[in-house]
Amino acid sequence: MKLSQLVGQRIKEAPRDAQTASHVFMIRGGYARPVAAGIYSLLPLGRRVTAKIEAIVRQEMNRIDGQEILMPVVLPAELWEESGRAASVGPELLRFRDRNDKAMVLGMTHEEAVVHLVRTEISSYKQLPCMLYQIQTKYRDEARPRAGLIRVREFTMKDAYSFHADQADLEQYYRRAHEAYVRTFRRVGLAEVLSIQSDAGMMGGAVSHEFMALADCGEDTVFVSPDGRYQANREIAATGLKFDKDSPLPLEKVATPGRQSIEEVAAFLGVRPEAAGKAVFYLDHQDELVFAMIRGDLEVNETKLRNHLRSPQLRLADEAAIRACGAEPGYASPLALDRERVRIVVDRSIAESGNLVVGANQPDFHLRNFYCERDLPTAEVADIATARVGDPCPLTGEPLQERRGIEVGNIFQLGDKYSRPMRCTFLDRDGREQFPVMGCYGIGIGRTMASIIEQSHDQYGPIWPMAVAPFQVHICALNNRKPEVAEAADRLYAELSEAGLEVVCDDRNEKAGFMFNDADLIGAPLRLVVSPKTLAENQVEFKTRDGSGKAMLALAQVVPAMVERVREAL
RNA sequence: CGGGGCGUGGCUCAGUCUGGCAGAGCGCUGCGUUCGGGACGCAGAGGCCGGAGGUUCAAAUCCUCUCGCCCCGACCA
Repeated sequence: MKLSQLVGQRIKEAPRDAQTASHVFMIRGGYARPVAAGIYSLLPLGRRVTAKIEAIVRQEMNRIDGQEILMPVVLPAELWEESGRAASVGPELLRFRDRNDKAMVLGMTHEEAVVHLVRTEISSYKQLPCMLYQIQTKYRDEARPRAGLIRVREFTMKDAYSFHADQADLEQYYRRAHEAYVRTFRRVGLAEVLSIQSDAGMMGGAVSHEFMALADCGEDTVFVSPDGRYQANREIAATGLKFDKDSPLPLEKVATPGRQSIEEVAAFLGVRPEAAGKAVFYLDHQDELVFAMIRGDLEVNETKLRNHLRSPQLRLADEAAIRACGAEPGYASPLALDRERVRIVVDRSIAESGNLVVGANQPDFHLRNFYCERDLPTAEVADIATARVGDPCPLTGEPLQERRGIEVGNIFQLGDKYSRPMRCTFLDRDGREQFPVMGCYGIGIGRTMASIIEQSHDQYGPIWPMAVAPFQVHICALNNRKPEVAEAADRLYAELSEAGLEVVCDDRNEKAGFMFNDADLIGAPLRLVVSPKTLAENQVEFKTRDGSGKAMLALAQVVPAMVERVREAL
């Protein structure tokens, strides 16, 4: 490619709204241009990078026996009615009607579409397992797109779906998929990707992992132990907190006039917040009242609680709902509740602590020495606590650290969450009708590109890994007006291209600094400078983008040297 | 969806308070000088000041309503 002909201006000043490194450089370098909030066009540079990422993803999917397909972006809403997600997914699913007034949606993920496909194509256990994948546009009507290509409304995603005769087969395949993901992210040059256990969210299913590219601008918070053995999303991170349990003391009612909050009550009674129990009331998706209790210094983790209750939605209960079960807002006690009307879940911190201060179910009074085992033996016990930085790691006991990450991929064991309601079946060896067990596996292509920049850049621009660089070699022809320079650069360009390398040649008549800055923004790993000075010695200057190497090369050595460099790096 | 901010040439912004010729830098075109980390001179092109109403002799500027975009939060395979 001659740089003079490349569409996509490099620009000196980034738009004001570009905050993160990847956003700034994708705009400044001419990789992508905004069309609307969270909707971008990719320019040739950006497309070259994503095409390389896609090629790697494709190879790795094929390697685990994936078969590439392509499903439509526009889908009939009735498929989503069948699966039940039309009701459970919110406004991020873009719904509209076609000219015949038929309800349609824009696919934000393709479980329904693939099950619809498979239920007519797969009918026997002999056809299982199978995995289908596509690299396709998705649309999610995000409430708040941000950070350039990291959080967008329209995006390209590799999504894969596997079908198995039983759970054991899924689990075995899931491990292969996990390995393929690790290889994929390593190959595209993401140095720091964690695979962490995560909450399955709207996808449903039991086991899932998120692949997090560590980056300070990431929107997800990850807890890791110092040795890296424990890694979990904040939504589900556990802690190894130990609790004290003295021998039980008799319950005692004490006056706490006007004190409602944990801090006020603890201060008034001269104890630490850890010695108190905190009560929180929720209403689940069916408006059933839930009483959650946790040690005073901890916070309820609603994701954990939601999963424990198997309720897709939770919201804080209002005062009327709280009174309905006989509790006194602000002074609620786990004792004397109407157990017919409220479900009680206590955190481990309550069950395993003793002699706590709790509400007395009466204004201006609390109880001392609440002892869960004695006073509330029938309570459900669960881990519903939000992990905090510095809490002991559940595996190692060392203090947990907090990192920020970009979710570049995820994998889920779905089970029959889609195959069952959509009546996708096969006949097993005994001629019995069965629902295939499914897994699904996603990788955000644009997000991966952005994450690579976040992890690999300097103040001047991206430092692309060879595997995904838009060009491998960048030639700067300094003082290009001199015929000997233009000729030498042209010849190098032709020879390197002929040797199979991807080369961009800056053939413009620009100042050196101007050309170098553009080269930094394009970020090709290898750079050659041709100038009257170097040609006088029959040489060109060679330099790597990452600063690791610099040398003068004789003209005759350039092609073999570059071929060798590229081969080594791939 | 709540809170905050911003819409003036392709990009960054000034001008808005206090109404009176639409401006600067970068980028773009031409000519000349320069030529190893974003050079300089001269001459140009490019704008319904987000949109619609209103007030006024006169509106980028004041008023009303809208639309778009960004940031924080809520939400989020």
